[in-house]
Amino acid sequence: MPRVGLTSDRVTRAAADLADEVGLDAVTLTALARTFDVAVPSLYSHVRNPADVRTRVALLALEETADLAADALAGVSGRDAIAALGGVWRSYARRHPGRYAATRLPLDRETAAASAGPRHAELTRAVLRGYRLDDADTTHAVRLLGATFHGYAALDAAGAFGHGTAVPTSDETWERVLDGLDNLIRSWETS
Amino acid sequence: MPRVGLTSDRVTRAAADLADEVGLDAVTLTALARTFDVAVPSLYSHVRNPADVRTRVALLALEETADLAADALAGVSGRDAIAALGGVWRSYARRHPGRYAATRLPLDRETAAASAGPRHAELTRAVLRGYRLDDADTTHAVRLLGATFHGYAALDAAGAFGHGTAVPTSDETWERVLDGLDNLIRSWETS
DNA sequence: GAGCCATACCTAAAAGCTTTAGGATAAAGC
DNA sequence: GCTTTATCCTAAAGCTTTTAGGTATGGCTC
Repeated sequence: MPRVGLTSDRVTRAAADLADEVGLDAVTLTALARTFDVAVPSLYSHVRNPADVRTRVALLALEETADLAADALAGVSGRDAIAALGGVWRSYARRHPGRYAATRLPLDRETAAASAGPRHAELTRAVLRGYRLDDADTTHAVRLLGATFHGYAALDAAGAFGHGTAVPTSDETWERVLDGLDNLIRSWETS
Repeated sequence: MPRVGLTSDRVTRAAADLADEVGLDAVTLTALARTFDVAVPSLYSHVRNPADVRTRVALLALEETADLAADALAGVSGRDAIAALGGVWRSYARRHPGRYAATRLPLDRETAAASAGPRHAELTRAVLRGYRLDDADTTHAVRLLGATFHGYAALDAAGAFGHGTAVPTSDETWERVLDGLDNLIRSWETS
């Protein structure tokens, strides 16, 4: 019986793809084993349990979004940078709903510290470098951007904006929100 | 053998309390049956399945928060109204993490329409009545407030703000965010 | 190339959650 | 007091998770 070549990495990737297709909650070890045509217990050599799988998907998604954000932020600043960073989250949440949902799971302290989370915080601080904010206001602004982007993606994903039928559209509101955030943060600038 | 007096309502309330204690994911029918000292299949007369339980908890939580919001908004306007509505969500998310998590679950279209969701939308519109916005901007603002409040509550719950050890504190940022939202929406006012 | 070792993957099995089927009895209505 | 309703039960099957222990594959040493 030939070996399939399972690794933690391949299992994680398969779990992420499966989550995007069928939803994060439907990613069972049974379903995962089926994609590799392998018996369920075989997975236990590579992941600890289903919670571990979800954590690994979260870490993968945080890495991917951090890479996307780093690319998107190259050479832009101010409102353009806010739009670029927000756009990364918004389009990622749409294209990879399962992976995105995983990024919303709480991670324990040391896992979070070893994740791409700190890199995200640094990238968000980079967005704000175009504004003249002191340290405290920079922190406030990092939190405001995080909250707004994630809140928006979550409401969008939940269909709260009407699945394209609402007036005005989600896209229109999105532009308005970006304008608003730009103005808001500019209003905090030291005079 | 005396009857316990199960009803959909009592099961839902027990599920909500259990969710606040042990987390929404840990609300299994088995655990729920244990709280009533009843056999698991007995629950099936009152709820359809575990997903139905979560939906019912979500509907309960939406009702509760709508009631709280209606109270909190009585007689206030402008920045005070934004603070009141945001405060309702923030404190509810802290005091009832399981119920709050349930409000974040996607509901199907007709369930959402029959929920307290529309009442929430109306309450948020009431907050904005203190500002002079046209219809489109009111809709944008409703979405902005929803996104910001829910994003903030989610990040707060996930410990992204450092569990009281961070500088500046979550409370300080919260006030700053309220100021910012007030300014932002005021900047949209028709001149 | 032969033999050895690590480990990838397996079968067996138990435990927990969900779900259906069908039955007994408590409570409500007349 | 009897009938009816539906509440709650036991029995049982199916699925997911998890542990224990075995087999054989593929790489490594010589």
